[in-house]
Amino acid sequence: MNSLLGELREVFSAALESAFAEHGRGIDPLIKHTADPALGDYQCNVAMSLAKRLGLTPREVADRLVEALSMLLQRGPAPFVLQVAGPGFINIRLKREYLESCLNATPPEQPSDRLGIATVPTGRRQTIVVDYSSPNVAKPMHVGHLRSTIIGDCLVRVLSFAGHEVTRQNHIGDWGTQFGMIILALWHLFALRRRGESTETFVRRTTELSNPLQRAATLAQIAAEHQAELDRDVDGREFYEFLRAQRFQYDELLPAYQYVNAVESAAEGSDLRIVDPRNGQAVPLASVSNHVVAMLQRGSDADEQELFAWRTAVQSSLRRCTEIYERLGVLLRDSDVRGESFYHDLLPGVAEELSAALAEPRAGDTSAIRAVCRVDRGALCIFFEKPDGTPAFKGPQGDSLPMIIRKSDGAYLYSTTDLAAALFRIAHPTRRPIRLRSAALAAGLSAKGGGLGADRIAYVVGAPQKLHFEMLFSALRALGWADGVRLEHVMFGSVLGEDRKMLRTRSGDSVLLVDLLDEAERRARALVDENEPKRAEMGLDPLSEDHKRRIAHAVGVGAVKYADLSQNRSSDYVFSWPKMLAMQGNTAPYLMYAYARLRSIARKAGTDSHAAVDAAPIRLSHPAEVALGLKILQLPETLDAVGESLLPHLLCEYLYELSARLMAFYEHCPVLKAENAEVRASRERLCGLTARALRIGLELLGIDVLERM
RNA sequence: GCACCCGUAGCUCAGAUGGACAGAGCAGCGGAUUUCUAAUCCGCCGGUCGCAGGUUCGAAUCCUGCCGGGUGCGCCA
Repeated sequence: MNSLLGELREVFSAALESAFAEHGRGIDPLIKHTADPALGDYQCNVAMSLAKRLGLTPREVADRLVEALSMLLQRGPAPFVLQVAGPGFINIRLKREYLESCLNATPPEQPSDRLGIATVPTGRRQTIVVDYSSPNVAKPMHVGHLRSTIIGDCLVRVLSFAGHEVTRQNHIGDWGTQFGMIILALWHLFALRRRGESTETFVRRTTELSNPLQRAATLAQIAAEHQAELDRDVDGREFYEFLRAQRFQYDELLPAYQYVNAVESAAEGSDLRIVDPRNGQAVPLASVSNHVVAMLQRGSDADEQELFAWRTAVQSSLRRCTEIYERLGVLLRDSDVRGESFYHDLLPGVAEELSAALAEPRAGDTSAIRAVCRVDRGALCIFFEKPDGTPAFKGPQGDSLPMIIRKSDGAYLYSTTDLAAALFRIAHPTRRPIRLRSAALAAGLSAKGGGLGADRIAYVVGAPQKLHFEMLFSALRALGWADGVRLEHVMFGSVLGEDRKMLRTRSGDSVLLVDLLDEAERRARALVDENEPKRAEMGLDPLSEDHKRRIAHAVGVGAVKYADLSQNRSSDYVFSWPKMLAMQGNTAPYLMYAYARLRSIARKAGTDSHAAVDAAPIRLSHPAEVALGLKILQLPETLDAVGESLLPHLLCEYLYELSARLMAFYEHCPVLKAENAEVRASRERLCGLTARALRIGLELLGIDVLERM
């Protein structure tokens, strides 16, 4: 099955060139869907835009184009009927016979069916990196991670289906400040256990710290206790044993983490200190986690237990993420994880490279924004300016806003990590060698295999980070690393509650993904049970308990995913259970139901006649059949558009329209009770093609289809 | 203050790169059930496309200025 739109574009482009020679060469024929089906299926709007340049009226341009088309197509039967209308529109109506022949040409169903949709030609095949999900391993996944995970996964599926080489990258937050906190949390958990107390202590103290009257006393007690516990295990051996034996649950880590958070923010401004027994260094209570990070980043042998604690925390945290991924049915695997820590050793090299390469504007740099790297207020910064010399990014005082590469205390930030990650993704030892001035960076890169060689990178990250990505992309272009690479920030809005504020639980915490999925399945199950009497009334087979569970899972998860994907991603979206689980309208259950109905017909028609059905010629005798057949044939162009724009909702819209046309067909065109065997066979095959289009589309959205519901 | 995103029917949203009278769903009203799964379908009602200018043969879409909502803005990620 080829893209109808793609073929029309080709034919019209050829006609433009033959009608207007060089004036028509390389011009987009501007073919679109026609708003009003009474006018045609597609329309070509190029005549109006070309008229002035050619010194002709739009009607004349259109007439000559139509003439050129008929010359080009005179050898075979014309696939469409053309009509010039209005100021110079060329209306295109595809002939019924043509639609029939396209539908009849689709190959029979196969495993991993694709309705004969071709992959991109080898020459246009790209290596595409999709960076998505990227949870912070210090915290459990919450709704904030939902959109990135779902949207990114859909894009991965669509781009892979198109035939591109897609590499998933789960850029988890496994390094930096909060990691000091999580290690500290583990340590507190260890100390707590040693004292024989429960995590209730954490909760109690967190509460006490929020009370101004109790704060000082509690803090002093915590500091003293902390010091005593630390001195009891100077070499950290006991702590190490605790970790190695995995004597803790991930769920206990959360209250401990919140406790550490509370202690550090409460200790802000106090002069309480903890003395590190290993080196006698006095560390403010408010920045113990920073101290841990500093030791971790230094990576000396003495800090072995911290490193081990870090690995343990990452592992147990990732296990939770993997459980969620499996439940969501997303493609992410542990092998896709390449977190911040992966790039850690490249960071000094990145700083060195930037200092050398961007010391002054690059000669012959044609980038829209120039970048200069220099030290400012002790921090290594990249400053950006427009060609006229004014700052490209401004801070609150109107001064130039830099991207900070290295803090004045020598620590690196996520910008640095993102630059390193981009280099790793773009570079490739043979396909895209990048000349680096820093020997350290070059060595570090080649130690990691030399890079992924991406032609396109999609960062599926929330809209609030837009400024960051603008800076990042500007820096990459200024460095010349991004030459020939398409960089895209696939941004999306926040998930809001019914009150139009960030979705939160009643107690004000962000909603955990586990709880959200539980609720989705619970509600979907309620729908299944509600529907049971009606199924019985209709004489359908009763569903087994196991089957009901599967339906609830597929519908619940599908509804959550679809609600997210069906909306234009750049705007915020309001989370509503009733809406996403509704049967009418643009929802997952509606589409899944349409598929289940088709499967029911197929079962009744007798599955043994599959081969016969696939061979039967399709005749589109009723308008509803024509409309449905056309929509089926528009799947390829829809997938092209999604791959190009990275907008999954275009696919949702397509599937909804396909289902709506199916329902119309269903009303007017009996299949099993068709007037004769030929019509019946034709309709059975049309139904089969619709089911396949629906299943392919839903699977590309990451939604499972059900044979019965 | 500056930058970005958003503003379309009572509600939730489509309308990518400008195209013909602006489309869905929900809610409201009225119909269809001896059913190929009614978890469905059909009809009606409902819009100064935030406002004002401008560009264009043509603007919800592009430009400028306002109004309203959100987000971001040097050493967090």
